[in-house]
Amino acid sequence: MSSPSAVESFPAHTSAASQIFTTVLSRGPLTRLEVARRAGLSAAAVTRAVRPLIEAGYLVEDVDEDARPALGRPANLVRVDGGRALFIGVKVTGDTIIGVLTDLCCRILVARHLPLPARAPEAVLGTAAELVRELLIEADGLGVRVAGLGMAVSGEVDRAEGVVRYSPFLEWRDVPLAELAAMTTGLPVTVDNDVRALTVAEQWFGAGVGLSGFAVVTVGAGIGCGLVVHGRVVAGAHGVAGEIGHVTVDPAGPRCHCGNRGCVEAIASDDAIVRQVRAATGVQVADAVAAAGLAHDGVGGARQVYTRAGDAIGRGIATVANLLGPERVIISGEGLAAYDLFADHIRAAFAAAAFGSAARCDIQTRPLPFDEWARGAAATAIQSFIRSDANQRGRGGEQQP
Amino acid sequence: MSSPSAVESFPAHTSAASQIFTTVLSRGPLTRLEVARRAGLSAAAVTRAVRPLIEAGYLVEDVDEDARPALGRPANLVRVDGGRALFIGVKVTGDTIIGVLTDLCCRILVARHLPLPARAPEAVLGTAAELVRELLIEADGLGVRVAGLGMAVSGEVDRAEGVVRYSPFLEWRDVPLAELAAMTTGLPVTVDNDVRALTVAEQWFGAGVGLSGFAVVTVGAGIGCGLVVHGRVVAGAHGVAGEIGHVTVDPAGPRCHCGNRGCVEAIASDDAIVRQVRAATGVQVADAVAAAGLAHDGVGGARQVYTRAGDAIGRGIATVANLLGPERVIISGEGLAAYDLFADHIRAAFAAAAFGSAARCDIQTRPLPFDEWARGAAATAIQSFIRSDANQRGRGGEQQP
DNA sequence: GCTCCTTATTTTCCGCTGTCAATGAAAGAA
DNA sequence: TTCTTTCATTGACAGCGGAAAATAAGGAGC
Repeated sequence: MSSPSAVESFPAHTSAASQIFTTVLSRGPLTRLEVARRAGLSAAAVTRAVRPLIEAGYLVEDVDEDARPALGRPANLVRVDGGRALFIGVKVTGDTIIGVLTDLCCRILVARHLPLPARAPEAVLGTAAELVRELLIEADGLGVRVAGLGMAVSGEVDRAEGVVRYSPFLEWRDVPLAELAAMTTGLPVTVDNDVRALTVAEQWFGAGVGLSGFAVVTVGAGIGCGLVVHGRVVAGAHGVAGEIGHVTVDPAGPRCHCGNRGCVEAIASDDAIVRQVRAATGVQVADAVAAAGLAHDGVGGARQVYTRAGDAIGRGIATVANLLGPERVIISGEGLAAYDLFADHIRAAFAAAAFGSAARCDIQTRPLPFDEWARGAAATAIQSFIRSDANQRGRGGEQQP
Repeated sequence: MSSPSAVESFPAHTSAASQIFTTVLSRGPLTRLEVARRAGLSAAAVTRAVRPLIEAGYLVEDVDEDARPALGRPANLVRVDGGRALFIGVKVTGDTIIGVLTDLCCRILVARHLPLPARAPEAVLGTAAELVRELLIEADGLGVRVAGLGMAVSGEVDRAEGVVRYSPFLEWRDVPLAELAAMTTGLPVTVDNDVRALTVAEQWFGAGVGLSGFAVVTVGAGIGCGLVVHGRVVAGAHGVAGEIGHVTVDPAGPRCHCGNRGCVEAIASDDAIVRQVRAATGVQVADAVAAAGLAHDGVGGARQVYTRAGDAIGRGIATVANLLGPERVIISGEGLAAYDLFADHIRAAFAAAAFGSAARCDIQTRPLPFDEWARGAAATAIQSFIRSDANQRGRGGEQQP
C-alpha cells in the first residue's frame, strides 16, 4: 500500500486489537464475550481492546433487546460503525472502469461507471482519477473522509509493492499502479488482482467468513479462482495463483488463448460458449446472453454446449477440492446468469471427479452483480486500512512451519 | 498427539523459543545474530531463548574457525545436539512395515523392516509394536531416550486426533491409531498421512527449508503430493489434500481405480505403467523395473508409455503450479529410478501447461530411498515433540485473515 | 422493597516477552 | 597498548494478555 498523506490511521496497534476488530467487522454485532470466544482471547482482553476503538468511533455499542439471556445481566452488543470511514474501490475492465464508494462495512453507497478510452496506463489512470474525484465529491456530501482506495486489475499483481507485473488484458508490464494512483488521488492505494480482491470481500464480508479454507470461482468472460488456505488468500510466489481457467480438462479440446487445448476457460468462458453455440447451431449469436437464450429455447446443440461447459467447470472445481480440501467453493460471476443451464452438470462432474472426502466440500452459488468486482477492490482497501500499522503478524523473518 | 506417560518435555515454552529452535534445527549451525535475522527477532531475544535450550542439552555451542569475520569478535555457532533425543518413525505399506530410529536432527541411525502378516489394525499394530521394540533396544544401546513415535499411513488421516479416517489401501475406517499405538508402546504418538509426513521432512530438513510455498510430488506405486502453503502443510478440511494423482489429464484415458478416466495415477503409477507396457509390447513384464528395462532397451512401445507418463505428471505439476504458485516442486518417489525415461517429458509438459509466471517455479528431483517414508514419520514426531507445550500459534479461536 | 442468583463486563494485579540501549568480550589493526 | 569492529549479554522497561476478584444489571422469590 502506498500512503502519501499522513492521514489519521486506524488505532489498533496490537495484533489482538486488529483481530478483535476484524471479528466484529465480519460477524456483525457481537457481545464482548462472543468476540472473546471467537477470537480465542479472554473477556478482559476484549474489553480493553474495544474501549479505544469505541473512543475512536470505529465501534459502537448497542443494546439488543432480542438476544437478552433468560437470566443474568443483559449483554451489550458491539458493532462496527460503518459510517466512520469510507473507501473507494475501482475495478478496471477492458472497456470500462467501475467504481464504488463503500462504508467501513463494505456496503456499497454509490456506484459509478466510466468508459475507458484506451488501455494504456495513463489513460486508465486518468479515467480512474476522474471516477475517484466524482466519488470523493459524493463522500464530501456525506461529510466522511475517504480512508483508502483499492484498485483491482486482472493479471499478475504484486500487492505488497502495488505493482501490476503483467496484465495480458491491459497489455501492461510492471506498472507501479499504487504509486501512480496515490500521487494522482492523494489517497492511500492498495492494488490487487481482481479475483483475489473478490475473494477478500467474501472472506471478510461474504460466504467465506470464518472459514480457513475456501475457493471463489468466477464464471464469465474468464474463469477465475481465488483461494484461501490457512485463513489467508493465496497469492503465489510469482503473483500467479488460482488459475483454474487453465486447468486442462480435455487435451483434445478447443485451443485456448494460453496456447494449450481444452482449458476450462476454452470451454466455459463466455467467448468460448458463444463460439461453440455458433458452431453447433449455425446461429450467429451476438453474445453470451443470446447463446443462453438459444439454450433456454431448447435448441439441442446449444444445450449441449452448456452441458460441456458445466462439466468442465465441475472438473476444475474438483481439481481444486482434490488438491486443497477447501471447506466451501463459492461459484460466482456474470456467467451465473445462465446457471440453471449448467448447474446440474457442474455438480455431477464435481461429484464424479472429487476424490474421497473431498466430495464433502460445500458448493454454493452467489450472484455477482458487476459492481461486486469494485466492491472487492474496496475490501482490499479496508483490509489495508485496518492493518495500516504494525499489525501484520510475523513481519520480517522467514515463514515458520 | 497422544502422550500417555509424563515424559520430560521440550523446554521451549514461548513461541519465539520454538521458532528459534526450529530455525537452528533447519538451517544447521548459525550464529545467534543469524538466528535473530532469520527469525525476525532481536539478538537479545535469541540469547535469552538459547540459554535454557543449551542448559537442557538441546542446543550446543560451537566455535567455527572458518566463518570468522574479517574483523571483530568471532561468532559462536549454535547447533542442535542431535544426540539429545531419539525418535522412531514407522511407515505402513501394504506388505511391510518400515521403521527407522533417528536423532533429533532426523538423521537415520537404524532402519528395520518387518513383513506384514495382515492388514487389520491389530495385525499392523502388533507388527509395528515389535518393530518399535527392536528399535527401542537399539536406542537403549545408545543410552538415549526415545521421545516420540511417528506413524505414516496412506489415506485420510486426522493428525490432530491421531485417527486414520479412511485408508483404502489398508481398508481401515476411523482407527484411533495414535491412541492404540501409545497404549502399546508407551510412547507419545503422532499419526499423519504418509505424503504429508514426507513433506514435513522436506520442509524441516530437506529442499523445502525456508520456503513458504512448495510441493512434494511422489511418483511410484501411487502419485501423491504434499503441499505447503503460507509455511504450513495443507491438510484439507476433511483430511483430503494433494490428490494430484486424481487430477484428470485425459478424460478419454485409461480407467482409474477411483472410478474416473485418465487420472495421472491411471497413467503414470507403477501399476499403470506395467499394464500399458504389457499392452504396448506384448511382453509380460513383471514389475516397473522390468518395464523400465524394456524402455531402456529402446523398445518403442515401452518408451512411449513413459513419454505419456511424463506428460501426465508434468501436467499434474503444472496444475498445482497454476493454482498455488509454489516456489518449488520437489519430485521424488521410487518411480524416480526411471526418471531419465520421463524427465524431459515432465519438463516439457510442465512448461507447456504452466500459465504465465507459474512457469518460473523451480522443479527439482530428489531420490527417495524407501526408508525416507519412515523418516518422514519421524519428522512428524519431532515436530510434535518441539511443539509439545503451549507453542501452537493461535490455538483456540477462529482462523483469522 | 430486599435478597439471591445468574450472566456480562470491568478492574486489579501479575507474570512474561521481547525491545532498547548500554555494556562486555574477543579478536585484529595501528 | 589502544582503537575499532563485530558478536553477545545484561538491565531497565513497556505492553500485552491472563486469572481472579469485583462490579453491574437484570429477573425471581419472598
